[in-house]
Amino acid sequence: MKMAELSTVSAVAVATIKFYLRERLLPAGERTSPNQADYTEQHVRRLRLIRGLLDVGGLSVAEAHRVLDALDSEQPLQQIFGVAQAAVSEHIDPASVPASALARVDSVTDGWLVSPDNPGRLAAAQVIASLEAIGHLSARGWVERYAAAALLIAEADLDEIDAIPDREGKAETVVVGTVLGDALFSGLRRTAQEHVSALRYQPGSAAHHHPSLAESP
Amino acid sequence: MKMAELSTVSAVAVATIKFYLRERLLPAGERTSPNQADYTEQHVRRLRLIRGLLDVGGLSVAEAHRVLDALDSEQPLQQIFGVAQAAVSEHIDPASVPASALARVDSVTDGWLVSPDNPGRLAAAQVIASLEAIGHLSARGWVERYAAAALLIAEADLDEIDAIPDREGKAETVVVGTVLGDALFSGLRRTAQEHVSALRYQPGSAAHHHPSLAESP
DNA sequence: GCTATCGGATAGTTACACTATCCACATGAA
DNA sequence: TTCATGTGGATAGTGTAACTATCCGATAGC
Repeated sequence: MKMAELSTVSAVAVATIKFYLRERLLPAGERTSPNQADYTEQHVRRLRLIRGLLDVGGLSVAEAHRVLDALDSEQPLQQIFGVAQAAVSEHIDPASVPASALARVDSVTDGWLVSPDNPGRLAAAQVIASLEAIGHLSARGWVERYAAAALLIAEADLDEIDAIPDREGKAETVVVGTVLGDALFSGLRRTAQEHVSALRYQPGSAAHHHPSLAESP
Repeated sequence: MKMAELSTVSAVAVATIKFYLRERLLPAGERTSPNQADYTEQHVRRLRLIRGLLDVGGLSVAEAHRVLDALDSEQPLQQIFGVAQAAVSEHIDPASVPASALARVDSVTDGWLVSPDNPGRLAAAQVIASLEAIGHLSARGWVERYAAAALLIAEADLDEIDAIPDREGKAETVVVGTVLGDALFSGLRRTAQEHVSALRYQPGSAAHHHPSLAESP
């Protein structure tokens, strides 16, 4: 297929596809003449993956590039995990994170097999530090319950990866799960917040959501 | 205190503070003369909150403005919850979300008291749609386990809010918890992923993390 | 032959979050 | 009392990121 078709089938503007080619997010098509190229179904798939990483996962083009490079390489799964994690985490200067916040994270994840420079550990500590600065660091087990839920999610993620037979599928699941999993959980969390909040503050409400019926707010 | 002191004590540049004043994120100081003003400890607190929302929570200035406006108003808690949720969710055109993805979200959250236009519901459906397009939508209960964990987190969030006595404190907890909670969970999730992954693929590893000891990667 | 489309290169646009400069006036130590 | 330093407010400039538009000479297919 030529670029015009790739553009219509993927709903991405031609100029944008050219931009992705330039940035090496999308591999070049097979040249059929000095100024013609042929694109395949693989390009359509890759384009969808790119849009997922950028639009839904919120990655920058540079981060998506790193993640896709790892995916294309023959690296072991653990390495790909690391790259995907680094991509979704902003780079935090370890020196900028107060030791007290790191200590809090470490106490909450006591017994976990985690290297000290895990990007999530630093990110969590930065949040703790910010909560502390604003005076909203809970002493009632809020953070501990977050850690317990994070453990459940990590088990689900690893089970999902284990269930995939081929290495390439595993690798893509690692990337997609890591990047889009955050967004999925955030959405479900907000949904659950409304539910729990309705249960507690409007008990006995008949506002049950029935998706099969047309409703208005 | 004057602006120079506000700047040093909060580690925010004077020009940036002026920018926040201009954008009405930070209330003006009390004028003591035509071109002098006095700032208080409240301004320091607010500045820390702003930096938390922008840097750690990843809000834009416009979103932070909306959230802070809600916080300053006398709105009921439920409304503030809604504003905070809308701020962390990108605005999704409901028409752009495939019905099949929405149906999947609704089936996973079956029995939950949620209005159809909950921003989290749309956001979750968008992720599902993206997973579907890439061909990575799990049929093995991955999404269901995310929903179960989200419910646990929502319970923790509401317990936390319930534990705060005053209305103003509750409101700030709602905002801070909603915005920074996502970031905290993401960080802990990545930490848990490394832990579970190490448990499964390097069983018996002696690489236990002991935060009290100096370690190198 | 002729016109639409192609790839590739280059330059322009938009949005955002600051950041810098100017100005007339105020403050406070020398 | 002087005067360097600091002030609020207005305005304009900067840097980055992600596109988007235009131009070009070269096919493609009728």
